[in-house]
Amino acid sequence: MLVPLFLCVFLRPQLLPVPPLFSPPLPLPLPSPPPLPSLAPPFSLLPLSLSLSHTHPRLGLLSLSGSIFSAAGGRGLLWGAQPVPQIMTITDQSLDEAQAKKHALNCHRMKPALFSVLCEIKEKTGLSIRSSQEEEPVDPQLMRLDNMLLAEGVAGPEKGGGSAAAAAAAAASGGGVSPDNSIEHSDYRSKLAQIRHIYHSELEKYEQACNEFTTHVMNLLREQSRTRPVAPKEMERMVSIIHRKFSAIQMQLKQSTCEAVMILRSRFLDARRKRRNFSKQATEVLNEYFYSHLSNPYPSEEAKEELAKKCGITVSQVSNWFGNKRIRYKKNIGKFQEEANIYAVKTAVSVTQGGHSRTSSPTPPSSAGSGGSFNLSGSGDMFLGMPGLNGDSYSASQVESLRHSMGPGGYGDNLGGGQMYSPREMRANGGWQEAVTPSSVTSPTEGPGSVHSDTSN
DNA sequence: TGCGATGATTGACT
DNA sequence: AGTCAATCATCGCA
Repeated sequence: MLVPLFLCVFLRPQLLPVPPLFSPPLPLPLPSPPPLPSLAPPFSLLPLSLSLSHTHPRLGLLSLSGSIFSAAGGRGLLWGAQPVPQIMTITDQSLDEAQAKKHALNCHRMKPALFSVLCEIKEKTGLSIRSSQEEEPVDPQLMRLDNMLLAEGVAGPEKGGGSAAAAAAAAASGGGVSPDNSIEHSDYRSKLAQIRHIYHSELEKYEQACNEFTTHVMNLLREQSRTRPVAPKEMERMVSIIHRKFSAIQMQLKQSTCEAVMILRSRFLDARRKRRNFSKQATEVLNEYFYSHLSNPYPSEEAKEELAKKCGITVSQVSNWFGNKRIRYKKNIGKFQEEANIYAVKTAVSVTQGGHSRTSSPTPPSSAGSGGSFNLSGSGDMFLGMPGLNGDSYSASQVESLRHSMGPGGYGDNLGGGQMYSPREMRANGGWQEAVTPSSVTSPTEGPGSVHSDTSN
């Protein structure tokens, strides 16, 4: 009969009917609880009572134990079945009384008996505690966040203010030659560095708070182990619970940081936002190639590289340009006819001016897959690789007549005639021709003397 | 400010 | 992997 009474007293120390025997309250070997970072949203997860530790060290002690109850899922791990009641009503006096009662209990002659009983009970319930404790797998979302922060140069070792991100910035901008790129990237870097700084300082605060809180709880448990059996495993479990709580908070920080980086990225690095029209010269070069290879406007890899170099853009930008151009030309041939004429004349003139030394060249620069070098300053392959029926090159007068007789896309079909196409290009060429050469499309030399190299064979 | 032009992206296709 | 077609988002001009 005695034991239940003691148990009751033990579980609810504040109900202890024994009057205080010792006046000075037990000095607690606890450090003054640390101030917590002022991070409202994440810390809203923490038990409210935690904040009390700011103002009253000893109240803080109690409040922390209350926190542990909630951290342990309200199972009353430390004190039994019930958490400490609402602490807001605890006064200095009642606290002192409680401490005194506790001390009295510690010195009670029946304490060893009680302790052994508690040990027995614990022995019996130990299994259920153990079984309820499952190792949680690593949160995949946390892993994703960590990876992203690492990739963005926010987490991990300092790399010159996020050089990885700067590289990403350069890649995202397509390696263009925009003069303000470097300025914008430095702006991006500085903003990223800011985020990085905030992230690390907050993370540090969290970790510090976590460590201090853990120390606090460990001290509390050690203090309690004087009056009840506290197994090392229990302590470990408590620590892991605390760490889980704090890592949940950290995850929120990481999530917010990721969002901030994403916003920054989209603000600074989204290629669509940073779109700049190519220079007039670059567009001219591309158009020149396009219209001089109208029969097969599919530049080889080498040609693309050459074009990219000439235009000061990337190969993928060249590919984009040709992709867009093909589609838009096909969609509205009429609209591009004038443009085609202009470039045809340009090209033709440059051919005649450039002499005929290369007119006999059988390898058009654009003959994709042929490996031939691409020469833009020349006339493209349209004239170079296309002797007249009699084997002569085009004369200036022929060019002039070409200018007048040019149909939509017509000359290109002809001019590209002598090219050798790879199978893929054959397919592409077929598709392209089908689409861009309606019945009305004629070659510039259409008629009696027309050259239809594409199809004549 | 509206609108056409244009460079980039995306998903489907071969 | 390259291309097409649709679409997005920005640019540049009237």
